Amino acid sequence: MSYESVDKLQKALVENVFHYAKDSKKAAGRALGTLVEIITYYLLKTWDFNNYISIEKGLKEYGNPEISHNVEYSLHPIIRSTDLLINKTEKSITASQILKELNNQNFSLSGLSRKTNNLLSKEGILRNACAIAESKNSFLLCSIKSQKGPNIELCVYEQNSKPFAVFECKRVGVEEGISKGPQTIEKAKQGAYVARTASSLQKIRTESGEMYGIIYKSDNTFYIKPYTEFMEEIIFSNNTELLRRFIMTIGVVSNHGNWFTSENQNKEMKVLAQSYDWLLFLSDKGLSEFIDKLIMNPKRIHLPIRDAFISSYSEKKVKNQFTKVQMNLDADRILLDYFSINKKKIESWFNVISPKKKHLSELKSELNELKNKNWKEILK
DNA sequence: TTTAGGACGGGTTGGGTGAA
DNA sequence: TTCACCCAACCCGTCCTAAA
Repeated sequence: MSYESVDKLQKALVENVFHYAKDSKKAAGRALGTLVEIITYYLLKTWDFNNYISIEKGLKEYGNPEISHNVEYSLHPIIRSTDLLINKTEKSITASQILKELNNQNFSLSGLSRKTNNLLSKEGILRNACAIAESKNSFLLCSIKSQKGPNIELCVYEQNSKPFAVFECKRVGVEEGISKGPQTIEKAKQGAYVARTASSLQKIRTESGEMYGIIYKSDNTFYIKPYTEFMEEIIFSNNTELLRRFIMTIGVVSNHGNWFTSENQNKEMKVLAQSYDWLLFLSDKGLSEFIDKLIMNPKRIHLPIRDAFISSYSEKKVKNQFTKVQMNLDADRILLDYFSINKKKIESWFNVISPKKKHLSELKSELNELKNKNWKEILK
């Protein structure tokens, strides 16, 4: 079974899952937003960016550090990393346990202040991008690498707090009985503002409407060049002056008919398309397929995903275990398998709105290019 | 009449603090 | 160490009003 639009799908969720909520449509809408975030996150994991991701960290504006904005996902250079083996018990895996074990292994923790997050709760809920400590210029995070019999293999990695890319996921739904959607673009403006204040590569328009990029060097001289070409030049260069404070911004939006048709982009979409470096569009087909195959009508092997979703969105839920941060451990493993087996198909769920004529595979290779820069040298 | 904008309810996570 | 609690920031959907 498939749904011809996300709007229909939302109605189905209202009837089947969110009937208990005071405002069931609203609750279903929020959940759809969460799913867009989860799909984006697990695509990034499947692209091998797991250890580069932080979630909801404050990003300072370029040249204006007194204002910062929490961004959904940011990708950071890794300063150092190590693997750890710990005993699997019934209890939770806490930050302090991991830090103690690191200390035993002479992993220097100087300058780092501890956090109190649990990597794994005793209920079996995993914390994605789990921060266990932080310093002035870095985050120390931990993830589960594998489970080997009685032991769990962890990976601990320190990220430089200056990211090289940021992701934001957004969604706007259609109001009942109205064909054009919400009468506000505040959300788009908020996203656009953050996208345009994060990076050293700033956007300016010419009189004739072309988009140019300007970037200042540390001696306050600058370059101005046509935007998209300039961005590519920066990404594929080894010029410290260009890369130092450059942050690629990526927006991910999902369709609700009102936002977008191929000929007629809505104002919100136009604002976002010219503000993010990349604007991706998660299609109705993609979102529907994810919900149909993994939540509404899952095969037996995918059942833990449905279970985690349903238990997170019911009247008597104890704790959410289906968000970008909190994820049921079994659901996490099955999602990773599903994404890795169906990688090609899932990538086809995303359309590239901007830059025009570019393909998702180029985003992936640009992110890889940035990931593999010699950041130690660039950021010193 | 249509569209833009303001306000707000009900959610989420992050992060800090202090008591148990 | 753990937990409850609070605030900040952000998100989604809805309703109302003012401007075009």
